[in-house]
Amino acid sequence: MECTWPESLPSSKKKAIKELVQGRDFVNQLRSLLNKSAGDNNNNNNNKAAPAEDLVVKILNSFTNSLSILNNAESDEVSQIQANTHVTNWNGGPKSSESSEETSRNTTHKDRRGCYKRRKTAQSWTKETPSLTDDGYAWRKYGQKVILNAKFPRHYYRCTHKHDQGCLATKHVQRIDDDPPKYRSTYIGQHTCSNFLKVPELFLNSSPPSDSSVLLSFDNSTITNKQDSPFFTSFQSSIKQEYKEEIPSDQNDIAHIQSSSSDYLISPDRTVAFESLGHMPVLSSTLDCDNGM
DNA sequence: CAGATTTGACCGGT
DNA sequence: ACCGGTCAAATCTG
Repeated sequence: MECTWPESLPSSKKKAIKELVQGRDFVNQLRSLLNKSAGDNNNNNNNKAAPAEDLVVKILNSFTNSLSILNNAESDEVSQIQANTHVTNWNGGPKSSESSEETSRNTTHKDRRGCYKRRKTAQSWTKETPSLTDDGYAWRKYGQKVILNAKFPRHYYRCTHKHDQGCLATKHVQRIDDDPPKYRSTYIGQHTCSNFLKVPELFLNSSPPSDSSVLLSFDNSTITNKQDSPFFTSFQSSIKQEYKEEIPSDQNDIAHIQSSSSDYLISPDRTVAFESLGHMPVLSSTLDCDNGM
């Protein structure tokens, strides 16, 4: 599938990047500021909270601005999102589509025709990790499919809050390599849910991850999260995710690789997904028994 | 018993 | 027609 980041927005893209670069600078300032305050930690740290918070606000604004720019550039996708808000309740019979009510089909299954829309223009980005990492969202598996020319089946997940909050984010995860375990997660759409069970201590604990084996790519252009994208460098310097989810059983090698991996989720529609990086191990068991199916 | 997962069938794009 | 994505009934699990 090629859900792609819109290619035809050179100017707005530049603006977005500019904003994001700015955000990175703010993060750097924040880091040095926090480091500084960490040095003399004996005293009360109430005073430092103010400038730090201010910077955080700036960062959020920068990201918000750039993200809205990106969103405007792809009105197509926005309308798609809005339209999709009630895709799921085909029960009531949205079933707008043309013509053929021919009921004759078969009654073994309820008439599902038109019951879902295939998302075509949603943003997507992929991430490759040596392990199954928790991205902080609550995912619910809704399908699994054997993919042509793929060694392992692909697993499909949607946001748990699809129904209660209309969150349209989905992702699929595919194991692409076995010996050095490698998983490719493709995120499609944006979280519109407020699934923030826990505010992570990311902001204050911002040492850059030592081992960034995560690969992020937006549609075709692959970005390592080290320096290629100012956007992710910003995240990298401000977010550190520490997973402690237990890996099911046999895959011990995964379990110890895991602690050093990090991943960053953005939710372009909202402000930033800083606050969403919580716990909630979601992907855990299903992928490890691929061959058993 | 409610929520999550499994799984076969259906649907839409190519 | 094929293939990937999604649905929803059946099943599992805590």
